[in-house]
This record gives sequence, structure tokens and C-alpha cells, in this order.
Amino acid sequence: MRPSRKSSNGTTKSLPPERGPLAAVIGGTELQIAYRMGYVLNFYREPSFRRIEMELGLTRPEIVTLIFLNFREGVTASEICEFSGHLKANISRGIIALEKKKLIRRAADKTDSRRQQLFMTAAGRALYARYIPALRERERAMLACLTRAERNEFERLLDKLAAHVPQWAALDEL
Amino acid sequence: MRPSRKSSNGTTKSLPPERGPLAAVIGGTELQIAYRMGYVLNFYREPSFRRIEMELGLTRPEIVTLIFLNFREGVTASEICEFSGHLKANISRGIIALEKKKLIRRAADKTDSRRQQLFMTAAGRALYARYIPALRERERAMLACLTRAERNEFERLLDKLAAHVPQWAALDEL
DNA sequence: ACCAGAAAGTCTCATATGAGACCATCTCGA
DNA sequence: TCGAGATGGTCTCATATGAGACTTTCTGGT
Repeated sequence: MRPSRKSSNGTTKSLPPERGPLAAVIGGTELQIAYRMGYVLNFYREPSFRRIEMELGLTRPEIVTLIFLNFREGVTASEICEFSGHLKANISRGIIALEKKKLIRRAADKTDSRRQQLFMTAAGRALYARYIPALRERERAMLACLTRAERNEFERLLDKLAAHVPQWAALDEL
Repeated sequence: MRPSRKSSNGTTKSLPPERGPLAAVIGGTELQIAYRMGYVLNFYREPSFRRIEMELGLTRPEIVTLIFLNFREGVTASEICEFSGHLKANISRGIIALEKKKLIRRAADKTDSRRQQLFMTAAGRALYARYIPALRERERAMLACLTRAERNEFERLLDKLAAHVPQWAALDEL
């Protein structure tokens, strides 16, 4: 499933008495922090992305490609891969599809003809503008329970974690 | 791609001068916090999970099912859905596959014959024991850059976020 | 200047996944 | 007690994805 609007907690009489509420399951796993990050993020991301997929007919790689392009025009497929966590085959497919739909435009990089820089078209920008507000709003809702100070601290810690990713991501092979 | 061991930063002379390092891209997106959570989590989770998928021949739903069962035996498919963020069709398939492999065992719930409680077999526990250490280790590596106090604070904030998920997850339909 | 190896991007193939229909069982109100 | 609707779980079908081969272009060492 995904964010189900129905939780099976509460009155379910068939459960053993020691079965607890949400809190007992959230983080019940060994991987306390990782699990919680996934839990929260799933509820944030999945519904929004699925919605975009269905309503606008975009795949996930296409969605994130537009997000990256909005941030910085001229990026290449590999850069999007690098920071989005999608496989290059999928980003490649997404880019091809986006170009076919006239949402982006490709230009060969003059100094390296293997690369192609990507640019949004007006249509691409317009489509982006249609789905980004919901994502923004949902992020806001997700963070609404934090105080201003907590939010800042959370962001600071995430920054720190993100900055250190390269130090352990290389443990890939281990 | 996924955590690529190669980053295209640094000496790439072909890039415009204002193109920055990692930090300039991470969080460059509008969705500052959500993006960073996804970024960090991807690098944590994807490589490990892919590894498990390939080496042990498990699908993601199967992996998380074992994780949940290790936490609490007797849970049902819906409960795993509820907290894992996987669709019930996939968890169902995973459970069927796990049973076929003798890694779990199913028992009809006596008070509600629609439900089936799930239990690990010895083989299931053994398999779980083979992959969980890497996940634990990787979580540790991910958090290694935080001080003890920061780590605690991060966990506290995540708890708070997780606890409040139900309050905004219902915004699904909006 | 050349060659071995890396990198960018595309393609193919098998598989995992999402959406939603479907069946059986349960719950709750009339 | 009955029937409508909810819920647990399975299934089917189309599609998105992961793995990895492949082509072309670039790089760095000799």
C-alpha cells in the first residue's frame, strides 16, 4: 500500500493485548533512524509523485529531471543521476520522453560531444509549475509539527548528513 | 544510477565556472528538506537493498517483511503494508514467495479468517541474520558524522515527524 | 601521437511494481 | 437476522525499473 487513510490500530480486538499503537511499530525496527526517515519520506513523497505520474503522465525520472532543470538549466543526464538516485538508463529514457513531449530541449556540449546540456522549454516550465506547489505544500505539512528552531536544527543536521554522504557512500562494495 | 563512486565535480573543465561542488546542488531544489532526506536516504538504502536483492534473491517486499517479522512475529500483511510503504499486492506476493522458500510460515487468525499471522522460520531468521548487519553498519556510517548529541536530537526530531505523519498523510486526496 | 581505459548516453531484456478488479470474510446498523 | 459496505488477501495486466551490454567520445600515460 502506501499512505493508507485507514489505520488498523485501535479497536481491532483480534490483536494480542500487548500490540501497541503506531508508536510501537514506528521505529520498532533495528534500524531506528533509517527506518524513520524512510517512513516519513514515503508518506511525503509517494502520494505526491503517484499523483503527478497519473495526472500528468510523467514518470519519476521525468519529474525529477524537470525539478533539477528548474534549479539549474544546462545540467546533463549524468549530473541528474548523480543527485537524484536514479539509474542512468532511466534518466536517459526520461530525457528522451521529455524531449519528445517538447518539455525540454537538448544541446550538445561543445567542449565534449558526449554530453548534452538540457534546457526547459516554456511548456516544461508550465508543467513544472503545475505540480510543484503540491509538493511544496506537502513538505510544509510534513514539517508543520516542528517549531521554527527545530526545523532549522533538522535542516542543519540534514545538511551535515548530506555533506558527508561521499565519505561512506563509497562503502558500496563492502 | 545510484550512489556512483565517481562524482563529476572538481576538475571537469568543461563546466561553466559558476558550477559548484556537491553542496551547491544538494538542496538546490526548492524542496530543501524533503530533497535532502531523499538524497541521504537513497545513498543509505539503495545500495544495500540492491545488494540483498541480488545476492540473496529477495525482492524489496520480501526484505522488509522479514525485517518486520523479526521485530514482531505474528503481524499480518496489512500491518506490514501500513508501516512499510509498500502496496498490498506486492507484500502479498512477497509473502507468498517467502512461504514458498520456507522462510516464513502463515497461520490463519482464528478470530478472523481473512487474516493470516506471519511467523519466521529458522531459515528465515538465518537469512535475516545474513543481511541485517550490513544495513546496521551502513546506518552507523551514515550517522557517523554527527556528534552524540546531534544524533539524539536528530532521532528526536524524526520521532516527532513520524508521530505526526497521520495528521497530514490524509491530505492525500488534496 | 597513440592506445587503454573511463565516461556519457542509449538500448535490450527480464523482472518488480502500481493500479485496480476480484473473492471471501467480517462488521454494523436496521 | 439480514444486507450493505468495509477489510484482508490474491490476481491480472500494463508499465517502469534494474542490470548490464554497447557505441561513441574523451582522457591520461607512455
